[in-house]
Amino acid sequence: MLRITQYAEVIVDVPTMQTNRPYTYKVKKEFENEIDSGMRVVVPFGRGSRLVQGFVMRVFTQNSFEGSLKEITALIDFEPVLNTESLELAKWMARNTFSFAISCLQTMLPGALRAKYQKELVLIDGRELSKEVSAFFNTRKSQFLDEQKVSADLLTKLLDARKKGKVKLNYLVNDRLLPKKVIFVKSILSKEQLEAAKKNLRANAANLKKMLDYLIRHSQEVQQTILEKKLKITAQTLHSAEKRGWIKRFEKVARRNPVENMEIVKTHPRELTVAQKEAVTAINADIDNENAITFLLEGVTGSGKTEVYLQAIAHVLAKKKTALMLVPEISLTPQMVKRVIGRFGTQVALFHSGLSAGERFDEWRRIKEGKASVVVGARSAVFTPLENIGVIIMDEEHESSYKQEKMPRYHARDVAKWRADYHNCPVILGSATPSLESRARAQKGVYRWLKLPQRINNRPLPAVSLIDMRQEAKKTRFPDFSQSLLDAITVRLEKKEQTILMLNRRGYSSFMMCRDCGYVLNCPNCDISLTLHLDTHSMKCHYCGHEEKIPYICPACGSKQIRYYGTGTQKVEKELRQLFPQARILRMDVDTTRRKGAHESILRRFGERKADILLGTQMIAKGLDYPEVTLVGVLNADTALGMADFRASERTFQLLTQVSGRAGRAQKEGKVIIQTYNPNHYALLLAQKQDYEEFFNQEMNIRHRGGYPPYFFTIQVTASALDEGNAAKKIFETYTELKKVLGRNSFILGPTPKAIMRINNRYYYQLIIKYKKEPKLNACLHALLQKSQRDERAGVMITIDKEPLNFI
DNA sequence: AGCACGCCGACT
DNA sequence: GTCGGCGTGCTC
Repeated sequence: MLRITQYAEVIVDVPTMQTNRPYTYKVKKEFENEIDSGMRVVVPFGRGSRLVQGFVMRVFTQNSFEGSLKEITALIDFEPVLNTESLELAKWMARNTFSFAISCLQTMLPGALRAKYQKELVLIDGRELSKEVSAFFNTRKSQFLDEQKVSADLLTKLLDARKKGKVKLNYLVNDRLLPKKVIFVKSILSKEQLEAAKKNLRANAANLKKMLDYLIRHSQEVQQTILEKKLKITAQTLHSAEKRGWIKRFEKVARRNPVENMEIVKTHPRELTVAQKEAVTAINADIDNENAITFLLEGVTGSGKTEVYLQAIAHVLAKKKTALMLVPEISLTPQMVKRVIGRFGTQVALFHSGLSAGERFDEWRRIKEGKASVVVGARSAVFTPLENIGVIIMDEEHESSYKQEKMPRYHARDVAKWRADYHNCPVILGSATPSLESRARAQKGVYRWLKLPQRINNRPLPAVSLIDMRQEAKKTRFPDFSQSLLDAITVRLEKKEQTILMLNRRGYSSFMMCRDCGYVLNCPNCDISLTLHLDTHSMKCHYCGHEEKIPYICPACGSKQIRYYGTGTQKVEKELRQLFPQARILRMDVDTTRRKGAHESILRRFGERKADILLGTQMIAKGLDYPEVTLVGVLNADTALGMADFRASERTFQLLTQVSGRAGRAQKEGKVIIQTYNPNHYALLLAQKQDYEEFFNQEMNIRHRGGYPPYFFTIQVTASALDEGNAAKKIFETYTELKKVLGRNSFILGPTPKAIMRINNRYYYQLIIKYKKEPKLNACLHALLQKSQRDERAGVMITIDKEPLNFI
C-alpha cells in the first residue's frame, strides 16, 4: 500500500521578527493519525536542533519546501488546544497588531499551557573535570541548569566542559499544566469499630475524639483541609489517626473553584423600564437573526445596563447558545460576579487576572469542554474557546484596560467584533460615557445606538460641587483637604453614613526633593523620579523596579531639609487619621491590594460598614454600589488634565462621572465634592452637570480642530536602543521612509523623544502617523518591520502600536 | 533566541 | 601560527 507522507506547518516559540513564519516539519508515522492543527508540538529548531515548543497551524501532504525537513519530536496534546477559529483569529491579530504569531497564539491560552524550558546538563566524560564542575554534578549523571542561579564563573567552566565534549546540553520542553490534587480523608473502619476506638482514647485526646465523632456521623470521604477547618484540628491529628489505621488519605484531581467561598443568592429577572425593554427587544431580534451587528448601549449610571445584558444572555441561553461578557478588571467585583452567577448558576465561568494559574486553567478547560456557557471576564477572556456564541457584551467599553499595552497590542473591542463576525452574533458595547470613537460611530449609524436616559426609579443624580483649591489650599493646614470636604466628612461621621475618597493618581506620584538645593532623587536607569513607599520604607522606580533607601540627607548638598512632595494614598491616610481620629478608615491602592483576595476583603469590610471612610485610587471608582455611601470626595480631579495627552479631558470626564455615580444609589441623597485647580475647565464643569452629550459635542469640536481621533486614525512607531543616537537615527530614517509613502492628507507628528525618554537604560523615540485613508500603510509598516530586522542585531528595536491609548 | 561561521587582533 | 573577540546569517 502506498503511504503518503504528512507534513505540518508549525509556528515555533522563538519570538523574533526573523522566525515569525511557519516552518514545515515531517510527521512521523506514529503521529499520523494523532496530529491535528491547533496542537502543541515539540520540534527541533536551529543548527543545534534545540527543542522548542510550536503550534501546528496546518497538516498537509503536498510539500513545496525544497530544503531538507526535520521531524516533529513529540506531540504535547492529545487533542488540539486551539480550534480553527482561534488559529484564524491569531493569524488575523498578528497581521493587524504587528505582533509575532507565536505571541498571539500564546495569549489565547491560559498561562499554565505556556511552555517552560529547562536546560539539562548531562555528564558524558567524568575524567579531568574541574573541582567546581564535579561539585555541580555531585555524583549525579545529569543536573538542571538555571543560569540565573549559577555564578558567572561556574557557568563559564560548565560551558567550557561542554565545548570539550565532557558535558552535553539538553533542552527540555515542559508543560506547566498542573491539575489540582487534593487530599481526601475517608474512614476505613465501621461505625462500631470507631465507637470502640473512641472508648479506648485517653481522656485528654480531645482532637482525636472530635474527629472520631465526626467520622461516626459522616461515612463519606471529605477533603482534608475542609475537615481541618470544620473541626479546628491540624494535619497532625489526621496523621496520627492514619497511623492508628482509622482513616485512609488519598489524592484526587479537583476543580479549583474561584467562587468557592462566595455566598450566592439566586437573582431573578427584574422588571424592565420602557427604555430597557426597547433595548432588549432590539438586541434579541438581532440575536435571533444571527446578525453580526454592533450596538452602543449608552446609559447613565444607575440606568440598568446590567439588567439588559443579563436578559440578552438569558435569551441566548434559551437558544442553546453561549454568551461572552467582558468587564474591566477593576469592576469584576464580588457584587457583579454574584449577580451574574446568581442568575445563571454553575454554567458561568469566571476569567480574570485575580485567579491563580491553576484556577484560570480549570475555568478555561470547563469552557473548552462546553461545561460553561456564560463567560464573564476581563480583557483576555475575549479569547476563551466558547463555541456557538450568541452574544458578546463589553461593559464600560471606554475603559483603557481593554487595550493590552504589551505585545500583542490588541484591543479587546476589535477582537470581540472579529469573533462576532465569525459567529454571526451581535456585540453590545455599554457605557455611561462611551469613548468618543464609539459614540461617533453610533451617530454615523455604523453602530446601532440604544439609549437608557433615565435612572431606575428616577433617582436624582447626586449634587456635585466643584471646589477651587487655588483658594482653599491656602486656608487649611492640610493642603489636600478643602474646608467644604472636611465639613461634609464630619457630617457623615456624625450621621453614621459612609464616605468614599478618591485620589487620582494617574501620572502622579510622591517624590523627594531637597528644599535647599532643589535636588530630586531620580532612578539611575530611567528618566523619572523615584516614588516614596511608606510601607516598605524605600524609594521605588515604577518603571524598572529599582529600589533604594529613603535618604535623610540630601545626596547632592548634604542638607537635612528634605521634603516629600505629591500626594500618595498613604500620606492622605495619615492626614485623615490626624483630622478624624475617631473615624475607621480603609485604604485601597496597589500597595494594599497586591495580595490575592485583598481587594475583595477590603470591599467586603466596607460593605459590611466596618469602616466609615474608604480611601483609594481609581480602582474604587467603578462598579461599587453601597447604599450607605452618601459622600464621594475627589481629592485631586485634575492631575490627568496636566498631561500632554489629547485624551486627558475625556479620561477626566469619564472618571469623574463614574465616581459621582457612586454616591446616593439608594434612598438617601448623595453628595459629590470635587477638588480642583481648574474649576473652569469644561471637562469638570460638564462632569459636574453629568452632561455627556454636551461634553461629546465640545470634545468632538476640539478633536476636529486638532485633527485627532475619531477624525483621524493613529499609529505610533517607537524606536528604542541602548544608545540614544541609534534610537534617534532609526526614528528619523523611519520618518523619511514614511514620508515617501504617505498621501498628502496624512500627517506625521514628530519624531520626538518620548516623555520618559529613558527606561531601564533604553532610549525611546517616537512618531505618530495620523491618517484617514492609507490602503498601503499596513503593508508598508510590515515591510518596515521586516527591513529593521538587521538593526535588531545592533539592539535597535522598532515597535508599532495601532490606535495607541497613551501618547506620551 | 541560540548557534555557527568567519574575519580581525593579541597572545602561547 | 592559533585562540577568542563579536558582527552576520540562518533556523523547516
